[in-house]
Amino acid sequence: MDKSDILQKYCFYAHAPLAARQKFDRAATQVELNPGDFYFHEGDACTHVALVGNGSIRVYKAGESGREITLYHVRAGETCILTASCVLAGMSYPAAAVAESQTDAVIFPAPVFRDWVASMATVRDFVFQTLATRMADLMALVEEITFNKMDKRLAEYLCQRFENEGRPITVLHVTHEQIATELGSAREVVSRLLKEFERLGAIEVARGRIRLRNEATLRQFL
Amino acid sequence: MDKSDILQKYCFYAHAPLAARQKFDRAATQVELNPGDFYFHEGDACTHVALVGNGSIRVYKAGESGREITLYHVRAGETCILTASCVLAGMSYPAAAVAESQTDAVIFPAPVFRDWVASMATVRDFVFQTLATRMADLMALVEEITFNKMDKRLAEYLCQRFENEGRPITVLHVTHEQIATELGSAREVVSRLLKEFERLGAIEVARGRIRLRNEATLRQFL
DNA sequence: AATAGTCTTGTGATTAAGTCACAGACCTCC
DNA sequence: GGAGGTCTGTGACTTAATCACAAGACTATT
Repeated sequence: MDKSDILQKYCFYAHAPLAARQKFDRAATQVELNPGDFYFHEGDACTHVALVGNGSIRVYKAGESGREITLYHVRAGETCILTASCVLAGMSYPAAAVAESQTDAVIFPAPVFRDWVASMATVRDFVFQTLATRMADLMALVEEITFNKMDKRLAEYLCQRFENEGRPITVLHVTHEQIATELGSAREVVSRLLKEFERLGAIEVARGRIRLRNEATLRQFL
Repeated sequence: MDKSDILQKYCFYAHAPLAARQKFDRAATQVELNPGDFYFHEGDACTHVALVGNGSIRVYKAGESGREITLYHVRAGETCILTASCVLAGMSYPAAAVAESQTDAVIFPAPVFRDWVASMATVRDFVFQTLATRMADLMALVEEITFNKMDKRLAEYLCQRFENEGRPITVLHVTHEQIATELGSAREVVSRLLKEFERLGAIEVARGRIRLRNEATLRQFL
């Protein structure tokens, strides 16, 4: 996957006149991340903006106890808007980001990006759109953490994963630990709840694998 | 407090040439909110952007159980960036906002504001600055909720309130209930912790009032 | 195929938080 | 000085997080 393949996924690029597209191409640097590679650490200065073309990046906060919570994922066609907002406000990253899978992306230097936001309405709209969405997502996350019980949150997570963005699947390859870091909980808590779901016949758990048995039962927790 | 007094608190206005200032003045509508007045409800469509000149607005999420959690406060010289981000992205409010005290503000119609963000670098920078800050605040909030215990969070809250933005005070007028909605906890939990702090000699609690007795003791929880 | 070593899951005990159901205490306003 | 509202206190119970291990499952190696 090369630079323009990646950029092609972004409307402000795809619909831009040729001259503008060439400008983007020239400024873009392609990067490739392997699973586990950090895209940035908390507190890093912000020098680039990234557009993801492929794969997935997990943006998260880590507590001193070793627990973590995922804030959101950046997937194909999305910007890590955190980088954008930091670039535009000149602040350092308030969270960390690691690649979850093999990821292709392009990055732009901060000044170039700032310039485009100033001069191109399409880029600006794209940025505002994503910023507002992430902001709303974060608020929803706060709400979720504060008011919902773990069983409900876990069931929600599982349903979403089984749904797989419209292409339903019945088996997840994920460990209890991974789920815990996703939800900001502890592994033991997740294990016990999964066991409970299994007891009710909703799922079937095995090492590193969860199979959906009865979606309706699972949905009763929502 | 009239329109230009309020606008004067914003750098993009204060440093603007006369012609631009007059343009702002013409587009601005002054609004006044009494304590308890809603500025907007969750789900409301977003038609205006507000700049606060005086007083304070609380932006919060409410759970079905009746519990609430404050996301942030908008005080003098700040924008309710949520309105701005919603205006710019064309979405509805993901939270609710209510005046905590007598509040003076000016509002601009969405299209006018969008236009300014497009045409004036100063306004745009201001918006990005605030958006990025709020975003970082929200992430910090998620971290706080997820990893910190209530006693620490409560102590933090109290210290901040006693500090009073540089002008320290020793008495707070606040109910346990209000603190609970601020922290997203339950009143009973706050009451018990306050009692514990009192037992240790850090504070003295009375109906609707908390007096600081020994800051060092309180700070041991941080 | 036995072994060692890591990764993953299970379990019990303890503490922290949230929930529920009341009981008083305090305050304000007739 | 009652009446009614607003605050706070308390006990019992449930849910989560934490801690300390035990045990199972998979991998690589010999």
